[in-house]
Amino acid sequence: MPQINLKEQLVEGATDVFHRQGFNASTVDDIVRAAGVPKGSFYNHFDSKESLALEVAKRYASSTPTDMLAMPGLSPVARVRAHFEFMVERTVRQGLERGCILGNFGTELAAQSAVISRAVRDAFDVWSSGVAMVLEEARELGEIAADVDTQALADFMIDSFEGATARAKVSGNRKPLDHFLEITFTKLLR
Amino acid sequence: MPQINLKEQLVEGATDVFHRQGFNASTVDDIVRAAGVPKGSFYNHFDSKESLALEVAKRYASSTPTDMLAMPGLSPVARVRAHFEFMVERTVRQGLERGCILGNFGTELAAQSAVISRAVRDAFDVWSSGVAMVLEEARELGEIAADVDTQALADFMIDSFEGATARAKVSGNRKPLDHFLEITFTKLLR
Amino acid sequence: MPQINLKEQLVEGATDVFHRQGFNASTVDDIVRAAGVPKGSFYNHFDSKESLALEVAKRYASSTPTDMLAMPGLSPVARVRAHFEFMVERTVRQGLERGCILGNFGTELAAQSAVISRAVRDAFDVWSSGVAMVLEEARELGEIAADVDTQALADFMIDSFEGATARAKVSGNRKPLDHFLEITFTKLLR
Amino acid sequence: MPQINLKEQLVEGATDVFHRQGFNASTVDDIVRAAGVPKGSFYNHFDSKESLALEVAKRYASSTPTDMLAMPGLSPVARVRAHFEFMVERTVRQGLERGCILGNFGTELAAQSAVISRAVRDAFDVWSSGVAMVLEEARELGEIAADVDTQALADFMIDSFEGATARAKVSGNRKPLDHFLEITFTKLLR
DNA sequence: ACCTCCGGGACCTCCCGTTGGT
DNA sequence: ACCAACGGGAGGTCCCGGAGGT
Repeated sequence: MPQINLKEQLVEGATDVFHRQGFNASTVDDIVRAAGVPKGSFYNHFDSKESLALEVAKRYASSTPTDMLAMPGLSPVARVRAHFEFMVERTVRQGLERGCILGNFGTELAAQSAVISRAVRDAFDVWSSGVAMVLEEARELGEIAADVDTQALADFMIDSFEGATARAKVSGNRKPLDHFLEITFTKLLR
Repeated sequence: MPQINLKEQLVEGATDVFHRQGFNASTVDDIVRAAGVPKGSFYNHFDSKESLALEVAKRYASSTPTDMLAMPGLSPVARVRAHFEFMVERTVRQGLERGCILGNFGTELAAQSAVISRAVRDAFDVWSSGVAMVLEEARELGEIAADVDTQALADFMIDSFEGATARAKVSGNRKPLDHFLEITFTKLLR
Repeated sequence: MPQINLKEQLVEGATDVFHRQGFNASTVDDIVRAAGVPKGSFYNHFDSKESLALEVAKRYASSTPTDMLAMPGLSPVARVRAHFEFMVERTVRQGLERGCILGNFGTELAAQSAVISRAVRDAFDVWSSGVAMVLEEARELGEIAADVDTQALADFMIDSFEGATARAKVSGNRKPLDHFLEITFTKLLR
Repeated sequence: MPQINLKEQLVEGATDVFHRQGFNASTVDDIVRAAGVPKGSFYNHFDSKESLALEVAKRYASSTPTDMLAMPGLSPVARVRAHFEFMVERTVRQGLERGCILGNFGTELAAQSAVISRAVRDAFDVWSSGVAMVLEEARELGEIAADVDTQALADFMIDSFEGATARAKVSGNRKPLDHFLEITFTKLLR
């Protein structure tokens, strides 16, 4: 009698393995081993390693917690700050050496998989829009300067966060992430 | 008598192939084909694909042009700006979809190759020190606030630049890089 | 549906190939061709050429027929003689130029494979113990002198047999084996 | 200005490497490194790895010290005994794990190199003739029984010695060689 | 004679995806 | 849906020997 849900296990195992090793360095065997499912079951649920990675990317994207951005009782900038502080903590908690799956996939697979690149791009765009919307609020409330391009600023913040995550990954320490927070919220957003 | 320098051709071919496809997705065959050298010659010059990648990383790192940082007649901040403007142009010129070899290797190989990770980390540290030194000048001249941690700021700028490069890579357009420049030099450094 | 048992075919093919050519001179291609299995299937059954060789060595060892040593109705010395006579005939029948897999592996792989060396050593020790036990019986029955070290004698007989096998292999004739029998059972054991 | 004798160094280096690793497991690179000569020089002196191995085998054969067999003042059997005692000591001194080059080559290369097999066979035959001659003396002097086939006995002794050497090699201890001496000279030759 | 650089070819290993029975 | 066994094809590595200048 089979497990509750083979597909679910596969996605979870793959998330872990891809997160740690990247796409090309992870074999289907690594994944099924991590998921605890037999090799042969893999292709009942996914057409290919790539389509599993796509699923992983999509879930990871939708698991990005944006609720802080809507937290009541906080000013817009405070909400953005809370959001990124949470993101930093999550990144640290998951293990610096893992980085961000989306960033990792984007960098590794840009030339290799159009569908994954597209998913990554879309995920960043959605995330960015969410942040931009709050920054727009901040602009309207006068919390930040009236002339800022809020979409550009949101993109910049996300890119900086991803850059800091990648740097933390190679460096093995969280300083880049702390600097990101410090500089963004004390120098950039006043 | 053989080519002028098979080893040199190998490094150049590999730089191109790794830059475009990443480490794991590049086969030794891809590399020797790009380099125009016979497969059998590969291991007369490098112990492994990894050691060739290490050489590529080191050369790429030392090819980062830092002369703008010392350009006479410009204020420190103007020199930093000229430097990053050049880096952006170079990145665009080389092809957005390639990104930065150092950033790419760092992200892809952090868990896979200690030697390459180390080289990448060192390269970023050296680069960052160079930028920090100029920012320190700026601080002493009062061009930027007296209380800034110039090393942290240099790191942040580099991480943001790398993040923007990665985003430009997946997105296929240079906007992230332009935003990086705009925001960094009009909002962050006054 | 596949063959009855690919793994079994592999072991049999490998036994034959290793027996004839030795370990290093046998390629995985030689083996799969002899076994009639596709190359790609090899590593579904064995981790490496070495682990296949280990399996071959173990099976060869346990295929050494020791039933003569317990044959009822014969004196202990007669049983030992029957045993070695059988071993000689088997060696001749299998083809002098093949020698003994255990001896071959021991000589070729002593410096190269600890696991195989160990298996070979153990196989000889087990074999020797079996022979020694019967010699001990002979000693107790007064069939051989009371002061002989039966374990040492058993070892000597096996080493001489292996030496004769190796000599027969290079020489291409069975004389060494016949002399082994003649001298051992008419001069040594009276 | 070159070394005294590149060829000589090659033979010496090769002897050492082949003795330790066998023929197939030794690469030409291993050999030139051990010999301290550049790779390209190899083929100025030998047509192939095989022809170098042949030279090694021939020298090793002629280096077998047979002077004990003619030592004045000792009875024939005592001379044979002195000879084998010396051989045992030499084998131990050179390192049990190396075995005897002749025996090693014979076992490993019987199916692979006719010329080396031939050299090995001849070497054993010459050696055996030498021993047989002394045993013949012993027979004529009544030191051993009149009815022994001295050639067969000499062969047997050599095969036993080689078998013991091979066993000592896998087992890592000299016991087989000591038993060979003990049993041969106290039980077999009275 | 010497030696640096080279290269055709193959070796062991492994990977992704399939097959076919349950 | 599940899964054990399978296999076509390639991947990285390395080896023996040669080419051609000194």
